[in-house]
Amino acid sequence: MSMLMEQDSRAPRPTIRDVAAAAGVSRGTVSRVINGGHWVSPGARGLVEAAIERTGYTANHHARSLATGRANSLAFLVTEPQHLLFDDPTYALLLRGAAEALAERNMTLVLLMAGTDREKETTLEYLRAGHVDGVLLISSRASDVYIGELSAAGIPAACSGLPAAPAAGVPSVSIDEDASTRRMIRHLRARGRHRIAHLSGPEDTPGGRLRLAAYRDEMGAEFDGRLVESGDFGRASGAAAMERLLAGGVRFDAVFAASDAMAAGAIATLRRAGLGVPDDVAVAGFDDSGLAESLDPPLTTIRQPWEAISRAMVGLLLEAVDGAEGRSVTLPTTLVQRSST
Amino acid sequence: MSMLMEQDSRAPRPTIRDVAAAAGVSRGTVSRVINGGHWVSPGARGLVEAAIERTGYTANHHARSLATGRANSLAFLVTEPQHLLFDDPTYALLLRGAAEALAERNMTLVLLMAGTDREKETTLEYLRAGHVDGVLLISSRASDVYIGELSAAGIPAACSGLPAAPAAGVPSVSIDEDASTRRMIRHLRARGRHRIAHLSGPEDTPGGRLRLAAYRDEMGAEFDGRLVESGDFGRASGAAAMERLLAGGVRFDAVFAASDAMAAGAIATLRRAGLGVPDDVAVAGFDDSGLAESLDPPLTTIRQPWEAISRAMVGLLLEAVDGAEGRSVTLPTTLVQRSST
DNA sequence: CGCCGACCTGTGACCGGTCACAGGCTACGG
DNA sequence: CCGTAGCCTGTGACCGGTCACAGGTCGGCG
Repeated sequence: MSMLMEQDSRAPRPTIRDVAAAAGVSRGTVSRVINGGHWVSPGARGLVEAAIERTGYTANHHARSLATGRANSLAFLVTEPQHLLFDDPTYALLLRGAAEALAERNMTLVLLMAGTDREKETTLEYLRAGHVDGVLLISSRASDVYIGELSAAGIPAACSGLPAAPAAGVPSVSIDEDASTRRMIRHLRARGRHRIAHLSGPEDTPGGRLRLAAYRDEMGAEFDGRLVESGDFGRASGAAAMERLLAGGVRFDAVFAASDAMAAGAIATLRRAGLGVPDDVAVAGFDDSGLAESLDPPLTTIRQPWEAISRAMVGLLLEAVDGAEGRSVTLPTTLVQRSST
Repeated sequence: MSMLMEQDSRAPRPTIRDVAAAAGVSRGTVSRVINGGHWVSPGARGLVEAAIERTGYTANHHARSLATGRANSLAFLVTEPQHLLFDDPTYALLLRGAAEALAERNMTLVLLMAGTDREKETTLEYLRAGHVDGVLLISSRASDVYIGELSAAGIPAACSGLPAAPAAGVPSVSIDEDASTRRMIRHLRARGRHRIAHLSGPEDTPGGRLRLAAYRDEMGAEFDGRLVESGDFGRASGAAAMERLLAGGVRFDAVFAASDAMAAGAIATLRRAGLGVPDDVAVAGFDDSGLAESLDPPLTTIRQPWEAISRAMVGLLLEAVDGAEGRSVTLPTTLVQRSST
């Protein structure tokens, strides 16, 4: 950690010219060593490396960015309304994964929040100014408008979840919604449940749309439209949906919620109604968002590979920044069984 | 939003020289207009402003930073272990406040996570490289080590909560722990509770130390050491602390937890033990972290002014960056009564 | 032996701003 | 009438890198 530096903390930082002088070579050679060291003789390389060590040189990001035209940073753009950000530890997980993936590449993450319309304008202004190389679009709901604006401005973007109107050439990372949903339904059946209700997410999100479609299809003859209520992925909406379900009076012995937060709300409502989980009603969620584990009872859910998702987003986005065609990736999930089913 | 730009999205961005040419003045004048417009004639200023509008000019951050030596960004450094970040919506709130405060100043937030030791080294390396103007230290627990390293490296920092060993000259923002705690105890008394237990936070955090001290003092003759159990602010630790309390067999009719998450764990344990909240035991939390509202029953708690805290941190840090002496600020809290007490 | 290509190195220009400095102009006071 | 102070403007140098290009050396091949 504390290796000897020749200058104290107040002295100006050494530049590439200082290193060149110390090593007895030219700036060009130092630059080459720093950037991979190709086409530089072993002797010179050794000299330069020693000089770097000795002077405590670190590159100046701004100078480099100015010269290369690369910002060496990506934006993490959150467009959800505020309350979902609190409900949902998901963002923290994505954020962490992305920050790590970038740190490994010596790039930085710039966090942007654009909930309101005014913020949206400021944000677009900022992005159009070229301060970052690309944008990680986090919310799949509002992202469509950004996708358009960004591609018009020529700024690469990557999104999580397939956008409602899949834009050509925009890289995206999604999970296998269909297989995940079917696996959960089958799991519930294997536990002896056949009257399975569904608390769905918003129609304008992939998680809402695709999970509902897969549920309906997998249920087949058992499907009963009266057992579907929709919400907004938030806890309160899950509680409300469950109330409607109970008020409907149609018998059910299991609930598959499109998010853990909705499942949490549903459990609270069930408990208030005097129904036991899982004895009377089995409850399953989706996300495995940290919330799942701490619920009472701990929630059976589909684990999303958050870390892998954010890493894939970063990877695809950087490919796009380098001019590659935008690919789309689908990642597998796992079913985590706890005691709510 | 979509005002006419003269160049399409692929053309190189206009520079200050383009603007100067378009306005028929020199670069210097354009620069002066951009930076406040002092000492420039109204005529020239109008010309420049029109030219900026017309060309769609936006300044290049990197070039500016290179010339001024200012990064125009702050780091948001999270040093907590991962699981607390999920338990605790607090970080999201602080993050948002800080991001907004910076956006207003046309600065950016760089997010850094340094949970592990390896990450810590990388992070310090990054900070020492001068990539940001200052550091917002988020965790008050582990921040002490960073405070030392940063001040040694001459990098301004601001912390939330008084550090365990208050470093001279480091700006900090804290809430009035003492008054907040006393107000909550008095609230519980006003509800007729006098056997008030306390689930405290870690000794090495201000929230742990100061709330316990204020609790003890305010309880006065009613204080009973057997009614204090400590945790780590996390939900699980609250549940465990409550179990120890119940096992202790000492009667109590209220619990003041040092965090909402711990209160949530405590409520779960109480419920499992067949005790009603608030009928048998009133439960109060601390933070008003979004979790509080959604608990069953909704939690009475102390609301921390997260937005104000993060804004104050940004403000103080920027003062310090400008060379001012580090001030400390204490912010007031409010008691939010819900149905758990 | 001359030429060519592979490898290595140094140099100057440039990225897009800021800033210090040198004037130029005007108005005012002595 | 000139000196000077206050305003306004333009110019050149500089921030710290990268990159294209121009050599230089050396071995191999025709």
